[in-house]
Amino acid sequence: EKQPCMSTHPQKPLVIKTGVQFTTKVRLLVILPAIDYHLKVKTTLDKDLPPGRVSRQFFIVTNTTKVMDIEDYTNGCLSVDFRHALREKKYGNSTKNNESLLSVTEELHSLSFEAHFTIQGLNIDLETCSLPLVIISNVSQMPGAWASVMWYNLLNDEPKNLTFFSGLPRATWSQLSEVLGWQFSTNSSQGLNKEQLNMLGEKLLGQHFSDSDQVYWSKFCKENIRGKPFSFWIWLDSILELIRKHLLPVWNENYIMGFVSKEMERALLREKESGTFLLRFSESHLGGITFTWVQHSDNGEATFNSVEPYTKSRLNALHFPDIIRDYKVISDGVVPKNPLKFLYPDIPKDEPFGRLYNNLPSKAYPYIPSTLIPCSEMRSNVSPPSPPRESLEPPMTPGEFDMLNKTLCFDMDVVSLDGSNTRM
Amino acid sequence: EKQPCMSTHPQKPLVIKTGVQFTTKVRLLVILPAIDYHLKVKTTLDKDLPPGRVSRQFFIVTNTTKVMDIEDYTNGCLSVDFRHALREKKYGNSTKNNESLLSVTEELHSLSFEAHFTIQGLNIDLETCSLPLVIISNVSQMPGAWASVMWYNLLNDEPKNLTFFSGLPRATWSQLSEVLGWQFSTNSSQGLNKEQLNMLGEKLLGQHFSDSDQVYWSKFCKENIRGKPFSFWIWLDSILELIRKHLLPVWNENYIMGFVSKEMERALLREKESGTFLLRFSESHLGGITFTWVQHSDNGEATFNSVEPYTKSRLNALHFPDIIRDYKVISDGVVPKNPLKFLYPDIPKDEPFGRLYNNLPSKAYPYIPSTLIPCSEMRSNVSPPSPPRESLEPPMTPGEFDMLNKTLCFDMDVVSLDGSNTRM
DNA sequence: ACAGTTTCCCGTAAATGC
DNA sequence: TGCATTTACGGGAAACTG
Repeated sequence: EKQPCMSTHPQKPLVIKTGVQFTTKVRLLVILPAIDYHLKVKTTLDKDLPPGRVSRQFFIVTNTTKVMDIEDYTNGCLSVDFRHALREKKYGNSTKNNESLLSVTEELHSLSFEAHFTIQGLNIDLETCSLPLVIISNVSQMPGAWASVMWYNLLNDEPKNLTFFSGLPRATWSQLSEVLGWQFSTNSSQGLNKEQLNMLGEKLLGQHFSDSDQVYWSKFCKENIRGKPFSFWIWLDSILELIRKHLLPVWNENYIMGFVSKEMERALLREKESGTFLLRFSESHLGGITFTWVQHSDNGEATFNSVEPYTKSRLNALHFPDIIRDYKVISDGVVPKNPLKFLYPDIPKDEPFGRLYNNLPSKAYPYIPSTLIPCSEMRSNVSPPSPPRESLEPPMTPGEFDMLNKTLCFDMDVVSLDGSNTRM
Repeated sequence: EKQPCMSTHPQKPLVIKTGVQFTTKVRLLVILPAIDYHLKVKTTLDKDLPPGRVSRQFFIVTNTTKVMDIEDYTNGCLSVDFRHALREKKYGNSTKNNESLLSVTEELHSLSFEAHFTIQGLNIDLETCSLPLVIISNVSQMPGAWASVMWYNLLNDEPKNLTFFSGLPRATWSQLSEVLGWQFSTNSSQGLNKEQLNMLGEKLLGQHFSDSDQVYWSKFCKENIRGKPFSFWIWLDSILELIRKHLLPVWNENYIMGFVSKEMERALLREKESGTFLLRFSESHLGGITFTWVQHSDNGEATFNSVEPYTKSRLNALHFPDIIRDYKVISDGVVPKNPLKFLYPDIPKDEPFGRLYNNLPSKAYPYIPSTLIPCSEMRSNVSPPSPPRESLEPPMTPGEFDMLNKTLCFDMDVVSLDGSNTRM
C-alpha cells in the first residue's frame, strides 16, 4: 500500500554515494478514512541489519521524519518526498566486520520507512522497505555498484536477500544478454543486435556457447579478462560511458558496429572496396573506439589498418565525426590523404556523417583559425603485418539493429508496503 | 609574542573557501615560566565585527579550541596548529547588510586567537588577530579574492583596516608593477622584465605614463577593459593560470615574450628572416597564447600571421612545445609546411624547444599511432590584411628577463600578538 | 608495500538569491 | 530579467587503512 521510490540524480537508481543527496518517495496507496492526516513517516537505514552482516555502517545525516501530504488533486493519496544523504559511521576502534570476501559494492543495504497511527482505538503500524541499495563513496565505484544492482534485480526473486552476493550468483547467457542490451537501449536509442551480443558472449563464454550457458558473477565483474587489467563489465561499462559522453548521435544512428572480433572485421572488409571502413570498440583499452579500413594493393592483396583507439581524452578535444572527416595519413613528401571513404558496407562517408560534422568556425578575425587534425604517419616502405590466421565468417548486415524498447525501471514503484509485491 | 600563520593548501594564503579546510598556526614567542602548560587557545571569526559591517556572516564548523604544545626540541616555544573550515550563517530572514557596493571578494574578515592564564595571581589575556581574510564560496572567485589580498597588503599600513575597499584604494604604478612581477616570479622562476611591465602599464594607464601615475582599484579589478568582457586583473590572472598549468617550462626558459603590443611585435619581426616567430599572450581572449611569424614575399613585403590563440582546452589535448614542432599550414594541393623556423630573434626553433618536445610514442602495437596536428588552412589567393598603421619602436632584447627574487609571503609570521608588529 | 577504499577539493554546471 | 553568489557533484588525485 505504500511505495518508496528512489533515484539519485544523474546517477543510477539504487546506488547511493555518501555525501550526495538522493530522493525517496513514499506513497500510501490505500486511501484511509480521514484521520488527523498527520501521518509521520520515519526513515531508517539498515533497520534490522543482522549483526555482523555488513562491514560498513552508515547513517542518514538529513532529517529522517516528515509528514505525509496529499499528492495531487487527481488522486487523493498521501505521499512524502525525502531528500536524504548518507555518511559512514566511523568508530574509534574499527570493528569492521570484514568477515567476508565481498567488496563494498557487493554489500547490500536497505532503507525502511515506518508510520504509525491509531484508528478507532486500533494501533496500526505501516512499514515498507526499499530494494537493496549499494552505497559507494566515490563515482569511481559506480560501475561495480551498478553491476550489483543489475544482477540482484535480474536474479533475485526472494523478498529481500541481502546476502545475495555471498551465494556465488550466476546467470544464464539468455538472461544476461538481455540485461546487457538494456544497458545500451536505456543509455541511447540503440540496443545491441544479435551479432554484437554474440561477440560479447564469446568474450565471456568462449567460441561456442548456448543461451543456457551460465556466467558467474565473478567472471562477469570481479576477475580480469585474460591478459587485461580489467574485468568484462568494467570494459563494457567504459564503452557505455564513451557512448554517453562522446558518441551518442553516431551510436544512435547505428553507424558503430562496435562489437566485432578482429577476425570478423577482416572477413567483412576483405571483399569491399579500398577505403571501406568500420567503427569498432577497442578490446585492449578501456573506453576506446577505433576505425579499421581496408586497402587493396595492385596485386589484389588486402591490407587492414586500425588507428590507435580514441579515448575520452582525445574526444574531449575533437568531435568524433570530425575525426572521420579530417583523419589523414601522411607518407613522406606526399600530400596527406584521408583513407576513409565508405562506411561499411559501401556508403560514401559524407552521407551518414555529413549531418554530424561540426562546422569549422573561422571566427577569431585577426587570427588565423586553426584546427586539430588527427594524423597517422605511415612510412611507405613499412606495411603493417597482416594477422597470421583469419576465420572467414559470413558478413553481417549492420544496416539495422534491433531496437529494444524495454527499460530497466528500478526507480519506480518498486516495493509495496507489505513487502510481497516486489516488481520491476 | 604569538603569531598566527595561515595557508590554504593549493590555494592562496588569506583566501578561504567555505567548506574547504585551512590551517592556522599560533605561536607563543616569549617563553613563559612553566605554568601548568595547559594553555588553551580559542579561535573566533570576526570577533569584534562592527555591527552591519559585513554583508555575510560565517562560523567555524570545526573545533575552535586546542591546547598549545611545545613546538620542537630546538626552541622550547609553545605553538598550536589548527585545521579549520568555515560555513556561512544563513538566517531565515535574510538581513544581509548589503549597504555597500562592495563585492564579496572585497569584504574583509579576520580570525582572532585568545588564551588566558593566571600567573602568581595575575590574570593574563593573550590575543592576536590575523591579517584580513577574504572568504569565497567557489574557486571561480579566487582571482578577485587574491587581488584584494594583494592590494590590501600592498597599500595598507594601518594595524587593521577592514574597510579598506570602501576607501577607493589606488596604487602608484611603481608599487603595482612590482606586485605584478611577483605574481609571475612566485608562480614560476621567471618574473617580468621592463618591456613586459611597460606593455602592462600602457594597458592600464595609456601610452605615456610615469611610475608615479596612480591606478585605481576599480580600474584594476572591477571595470572591464574597453571593449572586452573582463577586467585587467582577470585577464592577467588567466595568463598566470595558463602558465602554471600548461606553459611552465617554456615560460621558465624565457621563450615567451608574452606581453607585447601588436605594433611592437610587427616592428620586431619585420626585419627578421622569414619564419621568425615569437610567442605572445592573447589580449582578446582569456588565458590564450598565440605565435606570430613573419613571411617576406619576393618583393620584400612582410606579412604577419598569428594563429588563433591556444587556450587551456586545446592545451589539455596537446603539449605546447609539440604544437610549435608540429604546426602546419595547409595550402590547397601542396604538402603542408611548418612556417615556424626561428624563435625571435634568430634561434632555430629546435634548439630552445628540442628539450621540451614530448616524444611521439609509437606504443599501441596492433594499431597505427595517431597524433593531433594543429593545422591552419590558408587559401593561397587570400593573404591576411596587414595592419593599417604601425608604430615603429625599437626592438627589445627578450634574451634575458630580470629575475625577481622577492616573494610575497603573506602566509608566514605575519601578525604579532599585540597587533603592532604587522609585517610582511 | 600495496590494494581497496575514502577523503579532499577543483572546476563546471545548475540553482538560488537579489 | 539579469547578474552575483552559492550549491551541487563528477572526476582525478592524494590520503588513509588495514
